[in-house]
Amino acid sequence: MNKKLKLENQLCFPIYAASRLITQLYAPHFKAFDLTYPQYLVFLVLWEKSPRKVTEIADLLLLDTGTITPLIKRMEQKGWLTRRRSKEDERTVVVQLTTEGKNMEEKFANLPDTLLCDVACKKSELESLRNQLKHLVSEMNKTLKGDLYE
Amino acid sequence: MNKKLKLENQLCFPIYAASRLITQLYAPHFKAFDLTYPQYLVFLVLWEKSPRKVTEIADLLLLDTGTITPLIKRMEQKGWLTRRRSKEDERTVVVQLTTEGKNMEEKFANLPDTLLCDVACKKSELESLRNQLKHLVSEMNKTLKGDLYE
DNA sequence: CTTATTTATATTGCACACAATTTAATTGCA
DNA sequence: TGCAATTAAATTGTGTGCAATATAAATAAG
Repeated sequence: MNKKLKLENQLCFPIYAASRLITQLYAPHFKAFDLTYPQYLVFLVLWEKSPRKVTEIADLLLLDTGTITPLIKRMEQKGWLTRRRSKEDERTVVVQLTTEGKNMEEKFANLPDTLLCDVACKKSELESLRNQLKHLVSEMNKTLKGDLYE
Repeated sequence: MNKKLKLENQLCFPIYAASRLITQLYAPHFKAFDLTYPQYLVFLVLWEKSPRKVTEIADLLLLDTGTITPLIKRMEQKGWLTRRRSKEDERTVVVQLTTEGKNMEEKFANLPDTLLCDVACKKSELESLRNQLKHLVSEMNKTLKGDLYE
């Protein structure tokens, strides 16, 4: 048995597991609103700036249109945002928060703190973790985008 | 705009993004075998030990039966493993690698190294990252399992 | 000014991922 | 022993996630 192929020694698995567990930790806080974690991410970028083009959202979240298009449509159905074709460029779709969508922000204002209390980790450790992961994400993203031109 | 709700300041997002990017980095190596990343994880735990019960695999990978049951059935269809009810306990299903399944291991022996070369990160940094993430996963898992008894 | 290329989004199909429920087997306990 | 509670898988339904393809609008090239 190859040592490097043991689950224990993989970097990929803790990342994969952490990602899913985070979603599960968020879930109970979202349930009452019928909100999902990826939809919450869309809210995060729209609370920062609205309106935004679909491509902008997809680029920020590193998501495919096959994921983002139906996801945003579901959020539209719930009355959180509107979608309309741009007048200047009929190809682009502009996404804008409704008042209800904007009002959702306050309900999640202290969610990050609430969740952090659940995990027994030092704040400084989590911050360092975040920065290392950001670097890793940026490297992987470069590799993947780079493949397009090879 | 709440600072803590900015995408930039989230820990959850780099983890979520890293997880998906890793899957995308693996994909081209799996394509020729019609293998997926979650199926590869099942292989990892079965290469370590086979046979194993379905619950054992689910526990190691922190996956639900709703995910693992159809996933393992697909791997069975490809001839990589067999599924059979246990004689001692008719409730449990025992999963065992076939010869073909065992032979798959050698094809991925140097995959971890190959992928690490793609990301410009120090090895020691990645190792520290892995350990921090393992701790985080363990904490989150405790929190989630703990919820069951509250 | 036309046609080829590029860009933005949508669609299709398949594989997760998980909550909730169901079914069947085993265990625990009165 | 007899039956309630527990356990192991499977099933159902919804929402991603992404490759591959399609469509339509804008831009570039000749």
